[in-house]
Amino acid sequence: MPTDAQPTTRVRAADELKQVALDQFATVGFAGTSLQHIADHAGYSKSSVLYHFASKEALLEAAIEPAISEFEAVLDDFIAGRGSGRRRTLVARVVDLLLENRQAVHVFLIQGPSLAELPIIARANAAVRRLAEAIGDERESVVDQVRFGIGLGGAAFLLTAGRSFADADALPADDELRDVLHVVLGELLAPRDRPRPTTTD
Amino acid sequence: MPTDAQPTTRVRAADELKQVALDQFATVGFAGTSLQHIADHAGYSKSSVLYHFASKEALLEAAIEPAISEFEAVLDDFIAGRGSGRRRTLVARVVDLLLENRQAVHVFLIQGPSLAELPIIARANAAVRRLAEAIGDERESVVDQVRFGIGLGGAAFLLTAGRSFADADALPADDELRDVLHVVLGELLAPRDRPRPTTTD
DNA sequence: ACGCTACTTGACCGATCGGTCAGATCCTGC
DNA sequence: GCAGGATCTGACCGATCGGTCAAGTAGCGT
Repeated sequence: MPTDAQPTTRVRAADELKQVALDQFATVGFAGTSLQHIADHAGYSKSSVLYHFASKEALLEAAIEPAISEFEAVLDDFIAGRGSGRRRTLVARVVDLLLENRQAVHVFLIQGPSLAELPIIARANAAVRRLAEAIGDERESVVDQVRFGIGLGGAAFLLTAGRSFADADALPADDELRDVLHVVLGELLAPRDRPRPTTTD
Repeated sequence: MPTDAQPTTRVRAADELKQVALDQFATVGFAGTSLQHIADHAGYSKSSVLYHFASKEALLEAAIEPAISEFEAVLDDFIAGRGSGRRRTLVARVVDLLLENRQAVHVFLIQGPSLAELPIIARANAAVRRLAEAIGDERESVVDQVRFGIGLGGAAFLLTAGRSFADADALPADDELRDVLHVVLGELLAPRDRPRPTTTD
């Protein structure tokens, strides 16, 4: 695996294909995306796509696996961690992860349940469920679990499907979006028995 | 024009097909659902499905149109209305609409952007955009618009895709869910007096 | 009993699906 | 210049897609 500044042809083509595929999977869904579309959009033939990736599923896996690994890392840190800043740290890292992996998150969070038979999606679903349980364990109230579900799902919706409902010229920049998401998700997920934090980082 | 208590065969078959189709569209997506699957699952042949509905798109339209009309009615009342209880009323009606039309909402809110070329979906998308603008007009802060997006998208996520992430035996009953959603969405969407945290616009 | 309508179905259509395979073409080390 | 692997592609495969069509069946008014 070369770390060249000048990427080899193989790596470049595979990366292009992964990016195009991820865009398509996130916008029209995994089932709604054909290998032919991906190939056309990337400027290759369908055969080339299947040369670089053994199957459509393998292409999906290659496209979203990094985001899932990162998500699992965030989750493991949260579960293993302790201290008062845990929840705030989780929110910050999840927001960053959402912003940097919009398409992948859309695939495994929004389309996840309908693709559960794919191993990579099953792994992602297991991670999401683990996070839900970790939240549920430490705060048993249904209200809090709903807050978690709305926060996570709502943020994912906002950054993917929901974007198309906003005025194109009114879309906030990512930096602003990150700050705003910190505030709103902080309100949703922060422990309620304390006064709501009004200061941001 | 039968308003029979004993429904005609036509009405019953069409209703069965609509329900099965809606379930499938919501769980595996419109693109991922085939007429053959719908027919098999409903106990009819594919030809019968196409006898009752001229096309797959017509079946989708028949399945989700009532929910969209209801949503438009809620929206019109909100826009035309005034008074202090407006927002609270909106939240209550939207929650009821979500609970009673989970699958339809999932289709036109979550899958909406990817199906925008279908007239019925375009109509739904226009309604959602109208609601977003109505919210945005009266509360200019980006934070509030994000709160709206997270609330709406999050609730839709929670009731559809998100359900599969919860323990099956821990799923709250609809009554409890409605109360909880009132609380959480009320927190998110209700006007706040408190000073805004730092915004960058 | 008849005819009409509502309903259901299997056979069939062209298009497209994911995937295979046998070459072309290109690049690099020798 | 040549061998050999990497890359790319068109032709092709069986299956399935949405959709059409004609034939058949069931039920009801007359």
